[in-house]
Amino acid sequence: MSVRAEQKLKTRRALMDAALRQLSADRGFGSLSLREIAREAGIAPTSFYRHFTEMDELGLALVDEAGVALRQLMRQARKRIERHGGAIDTSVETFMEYLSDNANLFRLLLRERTGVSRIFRTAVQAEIDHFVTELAEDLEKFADGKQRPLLDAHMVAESMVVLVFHLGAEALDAPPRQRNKLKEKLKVQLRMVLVGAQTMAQEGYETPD
Amino acid sequence: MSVRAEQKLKTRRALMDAALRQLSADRGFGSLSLREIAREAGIAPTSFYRHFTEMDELGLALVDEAGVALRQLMRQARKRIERHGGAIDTSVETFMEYLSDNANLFRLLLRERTGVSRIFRTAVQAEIDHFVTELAEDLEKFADGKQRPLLDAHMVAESMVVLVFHLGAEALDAPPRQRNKLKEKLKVQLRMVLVGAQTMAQEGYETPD
DNA sequence: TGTACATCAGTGAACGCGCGTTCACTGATGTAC
DNA sequence: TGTACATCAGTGAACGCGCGTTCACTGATGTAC
Repeated sequence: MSVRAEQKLKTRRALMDAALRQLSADRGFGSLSLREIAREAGIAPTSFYRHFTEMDELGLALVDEAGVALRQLMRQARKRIERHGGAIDTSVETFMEYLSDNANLFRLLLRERTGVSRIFRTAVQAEIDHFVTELAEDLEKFADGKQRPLLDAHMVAESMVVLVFHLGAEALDAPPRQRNKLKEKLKVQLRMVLVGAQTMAQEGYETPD
Repeated sequence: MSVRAEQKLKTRRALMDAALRQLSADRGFGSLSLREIAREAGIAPTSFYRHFTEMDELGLALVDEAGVALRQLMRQARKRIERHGGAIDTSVETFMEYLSDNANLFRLLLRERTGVSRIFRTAVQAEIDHFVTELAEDLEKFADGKQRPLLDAHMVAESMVVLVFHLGAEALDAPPRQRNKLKEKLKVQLRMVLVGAQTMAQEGYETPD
């Protein structure tokens, strides 16, 4: 890659990092200004346009990164479960690690999922839908393996992801010493959903349609 | 009440209504400007200060109203359940009615729950915590009445509220003809949580602590 | 390898805009006597 | 009931500010020969 192209990538990266750095419990993406990000990245405001046509484009690039991280998370969780079992506990542990390591990326995802910009909501929803679908597949396999049928794996996966993401948001704002409590709460909540779906399948409940 | 005081209340109301009117899928409270709200309410920007010291104060007044509506909702749901039973189905039906009738008030609650302003998050969380606690009490009574013990009613209530609010957000953005589907989905999800908590209580699972 | 030209990331000045907030005011409503 | 004064919701002009965006530019890097 040419020197020029390398430098350009570096600046682009600096812009994305600057934006991420500014995200916090009290700053949403929508409150960041182009000038602020450029300042923070050490370039002139006008140079921003060499990399993105507008702030939203930068935001979508970040959502994309968050999606990549989500998929990494899932792969790692699977690997660990294969080796040590304990599907729910292991998944929750892995999730919380990922959360701590990518706090601001996750903040973006959580915020923009119900945020103000349609484009962002759609992009985030796409990442989450993908996550839900993969989780549903895992749940199916798990049910077959354990011979414990499950009512509507996709719906179970949806509930779980809602609970996981909600708790993730709580954990991000909570002091670290409370995170363990939250983690344990999440494990019980997920188990409730799973056990409920198993019991209902066993009792022959029909999903309405 | 004096003519003057009445007129003042009317203007205050006009400001709050103007703010509510501007809220939508694409406009969060944070994107509203004082000048815009004043314009929309038909007064000079400077008059705004006769009623609120800043926009946040107006926002908190709206959160308060949303809280009142939540408590009304709960009372109505209880009344209906007493008469017709079907706790989950009736609650969901009542919730969806309330949601349609107070769309923008609910939007505010949903948005600001994970929003950018700490003050708002705290205020909304207080309303929701109150809601959760009341629901937990109802679940206890219900469990006693039906002789079906429940694992950790408060945690069950939390899960349910998370699912209900998440689905509420989805429903607000969805075309009305999809709302029925969402409603049915929510009913199944809540039932999963409930059945799971019952099964786990029955099987003697212990909440970690 | 050297030269002449093209590309293009980054720049700094300038613009118009809507914003929140201050200030001294007006005039209708309220109150004291 | 009438009068004189106080209150205070609403006003319009003015302010300084940070914003996004445009423009013509510079000078290092890249390319063709």
